[in-house]
Amino acid sequence: MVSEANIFDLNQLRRSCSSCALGELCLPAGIDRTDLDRLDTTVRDKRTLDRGGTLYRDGDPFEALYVVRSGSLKTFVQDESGDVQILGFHLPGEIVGFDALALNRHVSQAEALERSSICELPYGRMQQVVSEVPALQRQLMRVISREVIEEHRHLVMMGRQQAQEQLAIFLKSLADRYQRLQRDGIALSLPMSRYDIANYLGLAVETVSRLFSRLEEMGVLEVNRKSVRILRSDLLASLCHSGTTSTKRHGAG
Amino acid sequence: MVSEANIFDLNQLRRSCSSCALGELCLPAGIDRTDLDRLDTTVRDKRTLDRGGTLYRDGDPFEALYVVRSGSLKTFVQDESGDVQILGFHLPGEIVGFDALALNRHVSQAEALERSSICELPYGRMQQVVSEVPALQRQLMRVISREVIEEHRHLVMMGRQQAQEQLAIFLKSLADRYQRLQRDGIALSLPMSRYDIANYLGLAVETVSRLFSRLEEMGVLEVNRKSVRILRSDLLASLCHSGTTSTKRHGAG
DNA sequence: GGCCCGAGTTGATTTCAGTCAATCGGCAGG
DNA sequence: CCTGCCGATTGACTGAAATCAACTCGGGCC
Repeated sequence: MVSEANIFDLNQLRRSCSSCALGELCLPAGIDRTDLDRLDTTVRDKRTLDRGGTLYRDGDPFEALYVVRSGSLKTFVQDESGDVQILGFHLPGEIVGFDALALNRHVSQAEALERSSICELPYGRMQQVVSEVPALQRQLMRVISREVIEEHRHLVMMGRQQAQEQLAIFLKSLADRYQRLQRDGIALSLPMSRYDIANYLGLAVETVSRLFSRLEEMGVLEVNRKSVRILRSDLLASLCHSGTTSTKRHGAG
Repeated sequence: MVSEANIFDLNQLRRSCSSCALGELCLPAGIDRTDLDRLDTTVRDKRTLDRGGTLYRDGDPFEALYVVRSGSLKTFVQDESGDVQILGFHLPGEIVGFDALALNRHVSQAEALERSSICELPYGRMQQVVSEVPALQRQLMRVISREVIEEHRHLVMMGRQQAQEQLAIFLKSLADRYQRLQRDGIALSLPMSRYDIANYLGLAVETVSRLFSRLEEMGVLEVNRKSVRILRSDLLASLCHSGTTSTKRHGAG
């Protein structure tokens, strides 16, 4: 079913943003027709990435921003001793590569979690068009802002002391994101491994695995390897705020 | 000593970016003289905030970006049940408020950790100048990108499983940031409470307190309430990578 | 100066998640 | 089809950090 959907997406590939299925979920949101044509002149098709394929890596010179068209990516940093921290999972319509704006080279790595197609926005060209189309400038800022807010969500998730809350929040927010994509918000496919989820949340793999089992026992989920069905959305939501408040509720320092 | 420095900073307050002591550490970095004058027309002085004073809160309409001129801020989100997650501590030259670009209202709160002065950049005016000065546009993007990278650092910190590593990284990165400000990178003053530090790192206050004591016993630090002196910078650095690698080293999902 | 309150520290105990280890099971390649 | 390998699960045990509790200290306020 998943791969069928992907093939379908691939068949839908068009050159232009105006005819892209993502439409308002992507950069074009709020841009009118004529400006959209201008935007189209900056978009260049990028090769399709296989599972595990790298879009850019740490140290690469900054050439472009990238939009996930279909499939999904993970971004992560890796320190000198090889330790990885996953920064985010990126679904269709989301833009990656903002980390490179500061120093003109990437300081993180982006890798496909499954076969994915990517639109490339070469930044030189992009900058010019952005300076000519104020609406696009605003939209680009909005998109970066969304990225910042998404990272806030990630921080809130990691800050929880109950691992179960963390996973619940993770699943809830993933469901929400799938729903925005007009996909199902109940039957989720998790393109990332348990290791990825564990790393993303700052937990051990075993803990994640046990939590999936526990949530299944509780009747919240039906877990089948990479596909998860949310049976009790209400319960899941309540698990996002279960723990007792402690160091969290605190006023001015 | 701290308050003396603050009074000194306040005395240095000037209207224009061109004469501001922060100079290249702030938005003007890389902007030439004439463009700087244009930038000056957008900057409006903001009231000085007392310790605990709020710059903006969740839900406030987006009016401006804010630059810390002196002092320091914390930004945080607070969910419906009152749980707080601190997102960042902000030192002079840093810009806050990007979270509001997406939805035209703030989705976090900013509060002064000590008496602080703030420059206000009304966004309407700002946008116009940015569209006329490409260099400023690029610089603004660079600054947001720095914000994104800083959040990556925060995530990496939180992802560590050893609390001691987390605190070591926190202190190290704070020392680095103070050093960029041409202040001392050895004698740190921590304007935030232990509760703030604990929350920022996702730990309990008691753990943070114990870790400070431990680091002092180890001869790494000399701790005196809000002032910390780094005695063994080398040891501190080594503590940032101590733990054994486990779930962290992992390839494609 | 003295009082009061909240931040901070320290100690005792508990608990939850990490670690180590064994096993399962699905997929890929032969 | 069989086999090998890696991701995933499960179990037993351990340990680090959370929790609960007592107490100190320092700063602000009268």
